Amino acid sequence: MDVMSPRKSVAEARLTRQRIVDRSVEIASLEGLEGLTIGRLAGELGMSKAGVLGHFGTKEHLQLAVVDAAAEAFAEQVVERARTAPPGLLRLRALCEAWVAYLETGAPPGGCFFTAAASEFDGRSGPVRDAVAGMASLWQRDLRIHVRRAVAQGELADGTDADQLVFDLVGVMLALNHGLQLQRDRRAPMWARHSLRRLIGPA
Amino acid sequence: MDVMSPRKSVAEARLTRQRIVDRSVEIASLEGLEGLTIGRLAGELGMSKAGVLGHFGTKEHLQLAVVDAAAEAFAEQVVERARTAPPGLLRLRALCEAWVAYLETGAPPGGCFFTAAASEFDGRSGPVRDAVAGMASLWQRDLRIHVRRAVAQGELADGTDADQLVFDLVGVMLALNHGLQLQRDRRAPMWARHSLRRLIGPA
DNA sequence: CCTACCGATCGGTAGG
DNA sequence: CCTACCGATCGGTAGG
Repeated sequence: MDVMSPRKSVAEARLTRQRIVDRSVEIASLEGLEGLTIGRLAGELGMSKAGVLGHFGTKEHLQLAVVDAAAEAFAEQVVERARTAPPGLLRLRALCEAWVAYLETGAPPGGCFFTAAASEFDGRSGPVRDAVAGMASLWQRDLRIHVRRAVAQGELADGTDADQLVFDLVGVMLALNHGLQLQRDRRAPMWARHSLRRLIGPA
Repeated sequence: MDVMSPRKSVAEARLTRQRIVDRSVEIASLEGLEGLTIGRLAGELGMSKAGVLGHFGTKEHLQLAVVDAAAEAFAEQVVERARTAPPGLLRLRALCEAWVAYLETGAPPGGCFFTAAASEFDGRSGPVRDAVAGMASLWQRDLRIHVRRAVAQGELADGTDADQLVFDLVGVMLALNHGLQLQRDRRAPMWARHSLRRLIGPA
Protein backbone atom coordinates (compact mmCIF):
# COMPACT_ATOMS: atom_id res chain seq x y z
CA MET A 1 0.00 0.00 0.00
CA ASP A 2 2.50 2.53 1.18
CA VAL A 3 5.47 2.37 -1.13
CA MET A 4 7.59 5.11 0.42
CA SER A 5 7.27 4.26 4.11
CA PRO A 6 6.12 0.68 4.73
CA ARG A 7 6.01 1.04 8.51
CA LYS A 8 4.90 4.65 8.91
CA SER A 9 1.50 6.19 8.41
CA VAL A 10 1.00 9.35 6.43
CA ALA A 11 0.52 11.29 9.66
CA GLU A 12 3.78 9.94 11.05
CA ALA A 13 5.58 10.84 7.85
CA ARG A 14 4.26 14.37 8.11
CA LEU A 15 5.50 14.58 11.66
CA THR A 16 8.94 13.39 10.61
CA ARG A 17 8.97 16.01 7.90
CA GLN A 18 8.12 18.66 10.47
CA ARG A 19 10.92 17.46 12.74
CA ILE A 20 13.38 17.77 9.87
CA VAL A 21 12.23 21.26 8.94
CA ASP A 22 12.22 22.52 12.54
CA ARG A 23 15.76 21.34 13.14
CA SER A 24 16.75 22.81 9.78
CA VAL A 25 15.55 26.28 10.72
CA GLU A 26 17.74 26.18 13.81
CA ILE A 27 20.80 24.95 11.93
CA ALA A 28 20.23 27.45 9.11
CA SER A 29 19.91 30.38 11.52
CA LEU A 30 23.35 29.45 12.89
CA GLU A 31 25.22 28.11 9.87
CA GLY A 32 23.24 29.41 6.92
CA LEU A 33 21.01 27.68 4.39
CA GLU A 34 24.02 26.39 2.47
CA GLY A 35 25.79 25.24 5.62
CA LEU A 36 22.76 23.07 6.22
CA THR A 37 23.74 19.63 4.89
CA ILE A 38 21.71 16.47 4.45
CA GLY A 39 24.32 14.34 6.17
CA ARG A 40 24.52 16.46 9.28
CA LEU A 41 20.76 16.70 9.49
CA ALA A 42 20.44 12.92 9.18
CA GLY A 43 23.03 12.39 11.89
CA GLU A 44 21.37 14.76 14.36
CA LEU A 45 17.94 13.25 13.75
CA GLY A 46 19.12 9.63 13.83
CA MET A 47 18.02 9.02 10.26
CA SER A 48 19.70 8.05 7.02
CA LYS A 49 20.47 10.69 4.40
CA ALA A 50 18.05 9.03 1.99
CA GLY A 51 15.36 9.14 4.66
CA VAL A 52 15.80 12.87 5.04
CA LEU A 53 16.04 13.62 1.35
CA GLY A 54 13.02 11.47 0.55
CA HIS A 55 10.75 14.11 2.04
CA PHE A 56 12.00 16.87 -0.23
CA GLY A 57 13.69 15.37 -3.28
CA THR A 58 16.54 17.85 -3.47
CA LYS A 59 18.42 20.12 -1.12
CA GLU A 60 16.93 23.15 -2.83
CA HIS A 61 13.41 21.94 -2.08
CA LEU A 62 14.45 21.42 1.53
CA GLN A 63 15.75 24.99 1.63
CA LEU A 64 12.45 26.28 0.24
CA ALA A 65 10.57 24.28 2.90
CA VAL A 66 12.80 25.90 5.53
CA VAL A 67 12.00 29.38 4.20
CA ASP A 68 8.29 28.56 4.39
CA ALA A 69 8.58 27.24 7.95
CA ALA A 70 10.54 30.31 9.07
CA ALA A 71 7.89 32.55 7.53
CA GLU A 72 5.20 30.66 9.40
CA ALA A 73 7.05 30.98 12.71
CA PHE A 74 7.53 34.69 12.04
CA ALA A 75 3.85 35.12 11.24
CA GLU A 76 2.89 33.34 14.46
CA GLN A 77 5.25 35.21 16.71
CA VAL A 78 5.05 38.68 15.20
CA VAL A 79 2.07 39.26 12.92
CA GLU A 80 -0.35 37.14 14.94
CA ARG A 81 0.50 38.86 18.21
CA ALA A 82 -0.21 42.27 16.78
CA ARG A 83 -3.50 41.15 15.22
CA THR A 84 -5.75 42.58 17.90
CA ALA A 85 -4.36 46.11 17.53
CA PRO A 86 -6.50 48.33 15.28
CA PRO A 87 -5.14 48.98 11.76
CA GLY A 88 -3.00 52.09 11.41
CA LEU A 89 -0.52 53.51 13.88
CA LEU A 90 -1.51 51.25 16.76
CA ARG A 91 -1.07 48.12 14.63
CA LEU A 92 2.24 49.47 13.35
CA ARG A 93 3.48 49.98 16.90
CA ALA A 94 2.28 46.54 17.95
CA LEU A 95 4.01 44.93 14.97
CA CYS A 96 7.29 46.67 15.74
CA GLU A 97 7.17 45.84 19.44
CA ALA A 98 6.41 42.19 18.62
CA TRP A 99 9.31 42.29 16.19
CA VAL A 100 11.71 43.56 18.84
CA ALA A 101 10.45 40.96 21.33
CA TYR A 102 10.88 38.26 18.70
CA LEU A 103 14.51 39.22 18.05
CA GLU A 104 15.11 39.51 21.78
CA THR A 105 13.77 36.12 22.83
CA GLY A 106 11.66 34.25 20.28
CA ALA A 107 14.04 33.95 17.34
CA PRO A 108 16.05 30.77 16.64
CA PRO A 109 19.46 30.45 18.33
CA GLY A 110 21.37 32.15 15.51
CA GLY A 111 19.02 35.13 15.38
CA CYS A 112 16.40 36.07 12.84
CA PHE A 113 16.38 33.49 10.07
CA PHE A 114 15.36 35.99 7.39
CA THR A 115 18.07 38.49 8.23
CA ALA A 116 20.64 35.72 7.88
CA ALA A 117 19.08 34.26 4.73
CA ALA A 118 18.73 37.70 3.12
CA SER A 119 22.41 38.39 3.58
CA GLU A 120 23.42 34.90 2.47
CA PHE A 121 21.37 34.85 -0.73
CA ASP A 122 21.33 38.49 -1.81
CA GLY A 123 24.26 37.90 -4.15
CA ARG A 124 22.83 34.77 -5.75
CA SER A 125 19.97 33.89 -8.05
CA GLY A 126 17.37 31.16 -8.15
CA PRO A 127 14.21 30.06 -6.34
CA VAL A 128 15.61 30.31 -2.81
CA ARG A 129 16.79 33.86 -3.30
CA ASP A 130 13.42 34.74 -4.82
CA ALA A 131 11.55 33.17 -1.91
CA VAL A 132 13.61 35.07 0.67
CA ALA A 133 13.28 38.36 -1.19
CA GLY A 134 9.56 37.76 -1.63
CA MET A 135 9.05 37.26 2.11
CA ALA A 136 10.95 40.44 2.89
CA SER A 137 8.82 42.34 0.38
CA LEU A 138 5.57 40.97 1.80
CA TRP A 139 6.57 41.98 5.30
CA GLN A 140 7.59 45.49 4.24
CA ARG A 141 4.37 45.80 2.27
CA ASP A 142 2.44 45.00 5.43
CA LEU A 143 4.29 47.71 7.33
CA ARG A 144 3.77 50.20 4.52
CA ILE A 145 0.04 49.57 4.46
CA HIS A 146 -0.30 50.47 8.12
CA VAL A 147 1.94 53.53 7.71
CA ARG A 148 -0.31 54.79 4.90
CA ARG A 149 -3.41 54.04 6.91
CA ALA A 150 -1.95 55.87 9.90
CA VAL A 151 -1.39 58.90 7.69
CA ALA A 152 -4.91 58.66 6.27
CA GLN A 153 -6.29 58.48 9.80
CA GLY A 154 -4.32 61.53 10.85
CA GLU A 155 -2.12 59.51 13.26
CA LEU A 156 1.07 60.32 11.39
CA ALA A 157 2.02 63.67 9.85
CA ASP A 158 0.51 64.37 6.46
CA GLY A 159 3.78 64.59 4.54
CA THR A 160 5.05 61.23 5.86
CA ASP A 161 6.91 59.24 3.19
CA ALA A 162 5.80 55.65 3.78
CA ASP A 163 8.75 54.07 1.94
CA GLN A 164 11.14 56.22 3.92
CA LEU A 165 9.60 55.25 7.25
CA VAL A 166 9.59 51.54 6.37
CA PHE A 167 13.27 51.87 5.40
CA ASP A 168 14.00 53.36 8.83
CA LEU A 169 12.02 50.67 10.66
CA VAL A 170 13.87 47.93 8.80
CA GLY A 171 17.15 49.61 9.71
CA VAL A 172 16.23 49.50 13.41
CA MET A 173 15.56 45.77 13.21
CA LEU A 174 18.72 45.00 11.24
CA ALA A 175 20.77 47.01 13.74
CA LEU A 176 19.08 45.19 16.61
CA ASN A 177 19.84 41.77 15.15
CA HIS A 178 23.41 42.90 14.47
CA GLY A 179 23.85 44.23 18.00
CA LEU A 180 22.47 41.11 19.61
CA GLN A 181 24.12 38.48 17.43
CA LEU A 182 27.51 39.92 16.49
CA GLN A 183 28.26 42.32 19.34
CA ARG A 184 26.19 40.38 21.89
CA ASP A 185 25.23 43.71 23.39
CA ARG A 186 22.21 43.50 25.68
CA ARG A 187 21.63 47.22 25.40
CA ALA A 188 20.59 46.81 21.78
CA PRO A 189 16.85 46.20 22.46
CA MET A 190 16.79 49.40 24.53
CA TRP A 191 18.29 51.38 21.69
CA ALA A 192 15.89 49.77 19.23
CA ARG A 193 12.86 50.70 21.34
CA HIS A 194 14.16 54.24 21.72
CA SER A 195 14.55 54.56 17.95
CA LEU A 196 11.05 53.22 17.42
CA ARG A 197 9.61 55.78 19.83
CA ARG A 198 11.28 58.51 17.84
CA LEU A 199 9.93 57.12 14.57
CA ILE A 200 6.38 56.11 15.46
CA GLY A 201 5.83 57.23 19.02
CA PRO A 202 5.35 55.21 22.23
CA ALA A 203 4.66 51.49 21.92
CA MET B 1 67.86 29.51 -2.30
CA ASP B 2 64.15 29.91 -2.57
CA VAL B 3 62.64 26.69 -1.33
CA MET B 4 58.97 27.57 -1.70
CA SER B 5 58.95 29.13 -5.17
CA PRO B 6 62.01 28.18 -7.23
CA ARG B 7 61.09 30.35 -10.21
CA LYS B 8 59.43 33.33 -8.51
CA SER B 9 60.99 36.18 -6.60
CA VAL B 10 59.70 37.25 -3.21
CA ALA B 11 58.06 40.28 -4.83
CA GLU B 12 56.29 38.08 -7.37
CA ALA B 13 55.08 35.77 -4.63
CA ARG B 14 53.67 38.74 -2.75
CA LEU B 15 51.86 39.85 -5.89
CA THR B 16 50.39 36.39 -6.36
CA ARG B 17 49.23 36.44 -2.76
CA GLN B 18 47.55 39.78 -3.37
CA ARG B 19 45.81 38.42 -6.48
CA ILE B 20 44.47 35.53 -4.44
CA VAL B 21 43.21 37.75 -1.65
CA ASP B 22 41.61 40.30 -3.99
CA ARG B 23 39.70 37.61 -5.86
CA SER B 24 38.74 36.06 -2.51
CA VAL B 25 37.12 39.28 -1.28
CA GLU B 26 34.93 39.36 -4.39
CA ILE B 27 33.94 35.71 -4.09
CA ALA B 28 33.31 36.04 -0.34
CA SER B 29 31.09 39.11 -0.80
CA LEU B 30 28.92 37.04 -3.13
CA GLU B 31 29.12 33.52 -1.70
CA GLY B 32 30.32 34.04 1.85
CA LEU B 33 33.62 33.26 3.53
CA GLU B 34 32.70 29.58 3.82
CA GLY B 35 31.50 29.39 0.24
CA LEU B 36 34.99 30.47 -0.72
CA THR B 37 36.85 27.23 -1.58
CA ILE B 38 40.47 26.59 -2.38
CA GLY B 39 39.60 24.54 -5.46
CA ARG B 40 37.41 27.19 -7.03
CA LEU B 41 39.92 29.89 -6.26
CA ALA B 42 42.70 27.84 -7.85
CA GLY B 43 40.59 27.22 -10.94
CA GLU B 44 39.71 30.88 -11.43
CA LEU B 45 43.31 31.99 -10.95
CA GLY B 46 44.83 29.25 -13.12
CA MET B 47 46.78 27.81 -10.22
CA SER B 48 46.91 24.52 -8.37
CA LYS B 49 45.18 24.15 -5.02
CA ALA B 50 48.53 23.59 -3.33
CA GLY B 51 49.84 26.77 -4.94
CA VAL B 52 46.98 28.76 -3.45
CA LEU B 53 47.10 27.15 -0.04
CA GLY B 54 50.88 27.51 0.20
CA HIS B 55 50.45 31.24 0.77
CA PHE B 56 48.22 30.78 3.81
CA GLY B 57 48.65 27.29 5.22
CA THR B 58 45.00 26.71 6.04
CA LYS B 59 41.64 27.93 4.82
CA GLU B 60 41.10 29.73 8.11
CA HIS B 61 44.28 31.74 7.63
CA LEU B 62 43.09 32.60 4.13
CA GLN B 63 39.78 33.79 5.61
CA LEU B 64 41.62 35.96 8.11
CA ALA B 65 43.72 37.43 5.30
CA VAL B 66 40.49 38.21 3.44
CA VAL B 67 39.07 40.00 6.50
CA ASP B 68 42.26 42.07 6.71
CA ALA B 69 42.14 42.96 3.03
CA ALA B 70 38.48 43.95 3.23
CA ALA B 71 39.26 46.15 6.23
CA GLU B 72 42.05 47.81 4.28
CA ALA B 73 39.78 48.47 1.30
CA PHE B 74 37.14 49.88 3.64
CA ALA B 75 39.71 52.12 5.31
CA GLU B 76 40.88 53.41 1.93
CA GLN B 77 37.44 54.06 0.49
CA VAL B 78 35.66 55.35 3.56
CA VAL B 79 37.92 56.46 6.41
CA GLU B 80 40.63 57.88 4.17
CA ARG B 81 38.19 59.96 2.12
CA ALA B 82 36.78 61.61 5.23
CA ARG B 83 40.23 62.32 6.64
CA THR B 84 40.35 65.96 5.63
CA ALA B 85 37.11 66.83 7.44
CA PRO B 86 37.71 68.32 10.92
CA PRO B 87 37.04 66.00 13.89
CA GLY B 88 33.52 66.13 15.31
CA LEU B 89 30.27 66.58 13.44
CA LEU B 90 31.85 67.44 10.11
CA ARG B 91 34.03 64.32 10.18
CA LEU B 92 31.01 62.24 11.21
CA ARG B 93 29.02 63.55 8.26
CA ALA B 94 31.93 62.95 5.89
CA LEU B 95 32.37 59.39 7.18
CA CYS B 96 28.67 58.60 6.72
CA GLU B 97 28.51 60.11 3.24
CA ALA B 98 31.64 58.17 2.23
CA TRP B 99 29.99 55.07 3.68
CA VAL B 100 26.84 55.57 1.59
CA ALA B 101 28.92 56.21 -1.52
CA TYR B 102 30.94 53.07 -0.81
CA LEU B 103 27.82 50.91 -0.54
CA GLU B 104 26.41 52.60 -3.64
CA THR B 105 29.37 52.12 -5.96
CA GLY B 106 32.65 51.15 -4.33
CA ALA B 107 31.77 47.93 -2.56
CA PRO B 108 32.55 44.48 -4.00
CA PRO B 109 29.93 42.93 -6.33
CA GLY B 110 28.04 41.19 -3.51
CA GLY B 111 27.81 44.33 -1.38
CA CYS B 112 29.64 45.27 1.78
CA PHE B 113 31.94 42.44 2.78
CA PHE B 114 31.61 43.12 6.50
CA THR B 115 27.84 43.17 6.50
CA ALA B 116 27.86 39.76 4.82
CA ALA B 117 30.62 38.35 7.03
CA ALA B 118 28.97 39.67 10.20
CA SER B 119 25.75 37.89 9.39
CA GLU B 120 27.55 34.72 8.30
CA PHE B 121 29.75 34.40 11.38
CA ASP B 122 27.64 35.89 14.17
CA GLY B 123 26.41 32.45 15.16
CA ARG B 124 29.84 30.81 15.20
CA SER B 125 32.97 31.03 17.28
CA GLY B 126 36.67 31.17 16.53
CA PRO B 127 39.28 33.55 15.17
CA VAL B 128 37.35 34.56 12.05
CA ARG B 129 34.27 35.54 14.01
CA ASP B 130 36.47 37.45 16.44
CA ALA B 131 38.23 39.28 13.61
CA VAL B 132 34.94 40.30 11.99
CA ALA B 133 33.41 41.41 15.29
CA GLY B 134 36.61 43.28 16.15
CA MET B 135 36.50 45.24 12.90
CA ALA B 136 32.87 46.18 13.46
CA SER B 137 33.71 47.33 16.99
CA LEU B 138 36.65 49.43 15.80
CA TRP B 139 34.51 51.13 13.18
CA GLN B 140 31.70 51.88 15.65
CA ARG B 141 34.25 53.16 18.13
CA ASP B 142 35.51 55.57 15.49
CA LEU B 143 31.99 56.84 14.89
CA ARG B 144 31.32 57.14 18.64
CA ILE B 145 34.47 59.22 19.15
CA HIS B 146 33.32 61.78 16.65
CA VAL B 147 29.80 61.82 18.07
CA ARG B 148 31.20 62.58 21.54
CA ARG B 149 33.51 65.19 20.13
CA ALA B 150 30.62 66.80 18.27
CA VAL B 151 28.70 66.99 21.54
CA ALA B 152 31.72 68.42 23.35
CA GLN B 153 32.09 71.04 20.60
CA GLY B 154 28.43 71.97 20.86
CA GLU B 155 27.64 70.66 17.36
CA LEU B 156 25.19 68.07 18.65
CA ALA B 157 22.63 68.51 21.42
CA ASP B 158 23.98 68.17 24.95
CA GLY B 159 21.88 65.16 25.94
CA THR B 160 22.89 63.12 22.87
CA ASP B 161 23.42 59.43 23.67
CA ALA B 162 26.47 58.48 21.61
CA ASP B 163 25.75 54.73 21.68
CA GLN B 164 22.17 55.37 20.62
CA LEU B 165 23.22 57.54 17.69
CA VAL B 166 25.83 55.02 16.53
CA PHE B 167 23.16 52.31 16.71
CA ASP B 168 20.92 54.41 14.46
CA LEU B 169 23.72 55.15 12.00
CA VAL B 170 24.58 51.46 11.74
CA GLY B 171 20.90 50.72 11.13
CA VAL B 172 20.84 53.13 8.21
CA MET B 173 23.81 51.41 6.62
CA LEU B 174 22.45 47.91 7.17
CA ALA B 175 19.11 48.95 5.69
CA LEU B 176 20.92 50.52 2.74
CA ASN B 177 22.92 47.37 2.04
CA HIS B 178 19.73 45.32 2.42
CA GLY B 179 17.78 47.57 0.07
CA LEU B 180 20.48 47.55 -2.57
CA GLN B 181 21.47 43.89 -2.45
CA LEU B 182 18.26 42.00 -1.67
CA GLN B 183 15.55 44.30 -2.97
CA ARG B 184 17.77 45.88 -5.64
CA ASP B 185 15.98 49.13 -4.98
CA ARG B 186 17.83 52.15 -6.36
CA ARG B 187 15.86 54.47 -4.11
CA ALA B 188 17.66 53.07 -1.06
CA PRO B 189 20.61 55.53 -1.14
CA MET B 190 18.12 58.40 -1.23
CA TRP B 191 16.34 57.08 1.84
CA ALA B 192 19.68 56.50 3.57
CA ARG B 193 20.80 60.09 2.93
CA HIS B 194 17.46 61.39 4.14
CA SER B 195 17.77 59.38 7.37
CA LEU B 196 21.30 60.66 7.87
CA ARG B 197 20.16 64.26 7.47
CA ARG B 198 17.59 63.69 10.18
CA LEU B 199 20.16 62.11 12.48
CA ILE B 200 23.21 64.33 11.98
CA GLY B 201 22.12 67.13 9.70
CA PRO B 202 23.11 67.97 6.11
CA ALA B 203 26.12 66.17 4.63
C1' DC C 1 55.04 27.01 -7.68
C1' DC C 2 53.67 21.93 -9.41
C1' DT C 3 51.70 16.75 -9.49
C1' DA C 4 49.76 13.25 -7.07
C1' DC C 5 47.52 11.82 -3.54
C1' DC C 6 44.80 11.30 1.29
C1' DG C 7 40.31 10.52 4.00
C1' DA C 8 36.01 12.80 4.64
C1' DT C 9 31.97 14.63 3.07
C1' DC C 10 28.99 16.58 -0.36
C1' DG C 11 24.16 15.94 -2.97
C1' DG C 12 21.89 12.44 -4.95
C1' DT C 13 20.31 7.56 -6.80
C1' DA C 14 19.08 2.46 -7.04
C1' DG C 15 16.70 -0.88 -5.09
C1' DG C 16 14.15 -2.79 -1.64
C1' DC D 1 12.03 4.47 5.98
C1' DC D 2 16.76 1.64 5.14
C1' DT D 3 21.61 0.01 3.00
C1' DA D 4 24.80 0.54 -0.36
C1' DC D 5 26.59 3.01 -3.57
C1' DC D 6 27.84 6.95 -7.30
C1' DG D 7 31.03 10.84 -9.01
C1' DA D 8 32.50 15.25 -7.45
C1' DT D 9 34.57 18.13 -4.38
C1' DC D 10 36.18 19.44 0.14
C1' DG D 11 40.64 20.94 3.01
C1' DG D 12 45.00 19.46 3.39
C1' DT D 13 49.74 16.87 2.79
C1' DA D 14 54.04 14.71 0.69
C1' DG D 15 57.57 15.38 -2.11
C1' DG D 16 59.96 17.76 -5.40
